[in-house]
Amino acid sequence: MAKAYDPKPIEDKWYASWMEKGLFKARPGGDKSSAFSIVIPPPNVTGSLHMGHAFNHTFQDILCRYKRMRGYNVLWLPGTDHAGIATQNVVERRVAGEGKSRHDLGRDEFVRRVWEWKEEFGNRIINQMKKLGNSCDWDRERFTLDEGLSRAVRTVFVRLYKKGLIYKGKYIINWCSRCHTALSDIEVEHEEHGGKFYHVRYPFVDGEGWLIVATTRPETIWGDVAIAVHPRSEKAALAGRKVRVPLGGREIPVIEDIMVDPEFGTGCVKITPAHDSNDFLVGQRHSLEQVQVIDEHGFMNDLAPGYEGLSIEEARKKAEEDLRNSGFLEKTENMVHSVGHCYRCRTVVEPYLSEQWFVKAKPLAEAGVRAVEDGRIRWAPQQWEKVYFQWMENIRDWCISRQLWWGHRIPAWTCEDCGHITVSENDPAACEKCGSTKIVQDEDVLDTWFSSALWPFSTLGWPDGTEDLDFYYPTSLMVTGFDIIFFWVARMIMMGLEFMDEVPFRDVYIHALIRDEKGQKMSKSSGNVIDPLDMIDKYGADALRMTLAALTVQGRDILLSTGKIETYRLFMNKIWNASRFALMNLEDGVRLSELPAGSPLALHDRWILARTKIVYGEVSRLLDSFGTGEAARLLYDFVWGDLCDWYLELSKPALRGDEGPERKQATQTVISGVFRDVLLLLHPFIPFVTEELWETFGFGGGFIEQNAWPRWEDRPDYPGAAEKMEFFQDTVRILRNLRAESRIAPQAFANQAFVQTEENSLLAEVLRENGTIMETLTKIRKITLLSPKDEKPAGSLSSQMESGEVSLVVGDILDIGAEIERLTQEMAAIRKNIEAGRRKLANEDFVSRAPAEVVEKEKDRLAENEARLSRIEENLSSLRRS
RNA sequence: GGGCGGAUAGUUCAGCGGUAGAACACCUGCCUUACACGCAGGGGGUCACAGGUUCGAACCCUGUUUCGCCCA
Repeated sequence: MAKAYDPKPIEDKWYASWMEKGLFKARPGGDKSSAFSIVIPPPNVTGSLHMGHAFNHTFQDILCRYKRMRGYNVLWLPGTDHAGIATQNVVERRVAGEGKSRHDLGRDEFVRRVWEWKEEFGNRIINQMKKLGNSCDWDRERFTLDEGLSRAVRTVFVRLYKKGLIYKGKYIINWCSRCHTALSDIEVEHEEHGGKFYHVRYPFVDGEGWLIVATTRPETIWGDVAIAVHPRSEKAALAGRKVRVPLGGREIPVIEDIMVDPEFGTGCVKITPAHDSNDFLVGQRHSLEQVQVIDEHGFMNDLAPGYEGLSIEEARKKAEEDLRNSGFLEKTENMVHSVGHCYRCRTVVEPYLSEQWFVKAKPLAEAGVRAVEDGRIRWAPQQWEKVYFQWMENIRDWCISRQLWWGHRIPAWTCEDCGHITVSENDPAACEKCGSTKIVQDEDVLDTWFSSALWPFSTLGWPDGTEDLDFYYPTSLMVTGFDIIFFWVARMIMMGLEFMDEVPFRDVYIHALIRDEKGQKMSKSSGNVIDPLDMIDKYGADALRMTLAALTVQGRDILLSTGKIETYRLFMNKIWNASRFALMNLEDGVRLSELPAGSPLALHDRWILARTKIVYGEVSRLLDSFGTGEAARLLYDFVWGDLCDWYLELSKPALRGDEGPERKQATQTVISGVFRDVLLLLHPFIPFVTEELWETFGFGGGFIEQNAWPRWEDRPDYPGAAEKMEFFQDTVRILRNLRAESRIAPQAFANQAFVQTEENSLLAEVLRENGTIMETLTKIRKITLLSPKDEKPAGSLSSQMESGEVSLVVGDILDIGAEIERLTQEMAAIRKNIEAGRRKLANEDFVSRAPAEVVEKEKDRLAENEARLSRIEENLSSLRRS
């Protein structure tokens, strides 16, 4: 076995082996209550694994592996989504490299090229998931454009359309002129931008003077069709009059509408229904014309004479100049306002009037709200359900058509003869109304998120009835970040309820975001990305997984740095070396047999066995409630602290044979059992190194995951072991501290030490039973137990512990002055505690109202401290005498 | 404007009603045959501020300050 842990030769080997043996293959069957299923939130097929994925997947993998060991029938279904805009952008850039546009290629050829790209590069993220160790059932890998999933999309579209929940209409939507497509509301990200507020004069047609309108977008003045004022403001008097648009000179009315905030700006709002979503609604209420002056590419059209072909920025500049030159510009002021950007390309999004398809979301959302209200779906942490409710209760219709070529083409055919729209699951040959064969399919495709909304059931075979669907739906859990609650979780819930008549998952676990060590979001542009693949390469997947697991805290973002990964990389080395030590000392091979009755167990043996049982209970409880972070931290402390720092050190004399053959064998048995347990406990977190060690130990039973999580509840408790061990550890620590204080060289043996305590105390018992090993651990030749009445030898340093006094004999080298100083300081601290205790116990209210055990504890503590104080005082006076 | 979350050791964070914890960093020693990727010992905190509830508050409540997200 290598002296240091190296993940390189281990990880790929084991993953290949797991795959070969079909370890993660789900086999539906048996009792449905034993099913545990997760569909992976499908990452974007163009993407590569980033730290957010790594975190998300580690969480799911820990739970899946744990559940398998607990005997669940586990399915973790992987896959990717086709990411319409992102993928199309990637391939368009490649085509542009050949000096062509997608239009040069034509739709069919372009789509063929995208598939080609997908075949070549789409597996990248899948392979990266495997590097991380994801225990997915890869035979069930799905892609949102698969044949089956596409059929699901069509079925859903048709049913919703027939139900009146999908409609087509001309509305104002968010338009990205770069991606050249409509976006839904949540695909627009708002950012505060500095801009100008232009105060513009609109002269009255029927008299002198003008009113003033403030706008941030003077170029849209060309599209103005009215000026609105609030009906209950002083400006209401203007209603009914007419003003002249300062660009173009059209006459428009002043109207009343409650949308106007009379406190904001000038109290007069220009209404441009074709270029602002609020204005659009006002326009509808007042049956106003929709004058569109900006085209789909973001350029001014011929309804703005003299501006044709100008970009929005150019038009804004020219409008400002023109207004100023013609005296219509009252003034400009700087202001900050929120501007929408495309979430894929950051281009400023334009409100744009166009014909699009929408999902009528309200009825679907109502069912989704009820499912959470009545507990069919639980959110963890629960506070996120508020965010969900808020969004669902104010839901707006979902624009689902995208002016792209890559995606599910909308299954709607318009008849050129009668204009009727035929919506059908199968491509129709003729118009369903007039029978004409002159029908044309809609050019648009559906929003990618439309297909991801079906993911929890489309991936299991729906619309067909399948065994997978019967057995694994509803899935058990959805794990995702809060940034995706609306994109995925809410829509999956709506679609699941509508089409399966059942929630898509029982639990939703929302985790935090990974940030860099300064708390900044990781992004390519800020150059602070920590690439999980680099980290796996450098530290191993286990180290990365353990880091991500251990840093998980509910409700707090995770600040990641390579330093933190290094820390957990060291933990891998620790486990490795601890195992190496164990293996070196199990030369007779492994002893898996139960501990023979009557085996001579030392205190530390009973203690580590009791601790292991407790750890099993805690880790199980935590993982059952998604507490991967706490479980990982607990295991870290248990392995490094309890097992390595204490147990293994204490086992050495017995393993050397110092305590006789029976003790040696008993210790070997305990060690092999504890390591078996530790590997099982750690396996969900760090599968590779534990698998390797499992094999090296030769624990058998196939792969580690094929071994059941033990029935720890049935194991003995070893009552009292924990308490005694604590006395033992305290005494050791005090003796080591006294050694350090008196500057005894670490390798030198001290001659003797005394522990004074009542003969019947627990401490005395611990000493009597474990004196020898304590001598070994502290490098003291003789530790003698004395009663408090016994005379203590001169020339010793002493320190107080809970139920006694510990003295280290140092003889002549004792620095009396320093010792007096040390004791005086200790005394001051104890006095403070005594005062606090007395004050507490003198308080009638405390004694009468606090629980009896708390009062009792306080009394004990006080007595303890008083005894300590008097012992120190004695020590001091004897020192002063000498 | 509405909502949510954070503020605890130099740093990153646990703890969430009964005498403040870890990791990293720091200081002192040690290559003690599992591990120097290590071991032992140590210093370091009016738990943001102000009120309140309670016998008792880092923890519960109210307000303030401040940082960060989300929605409008």
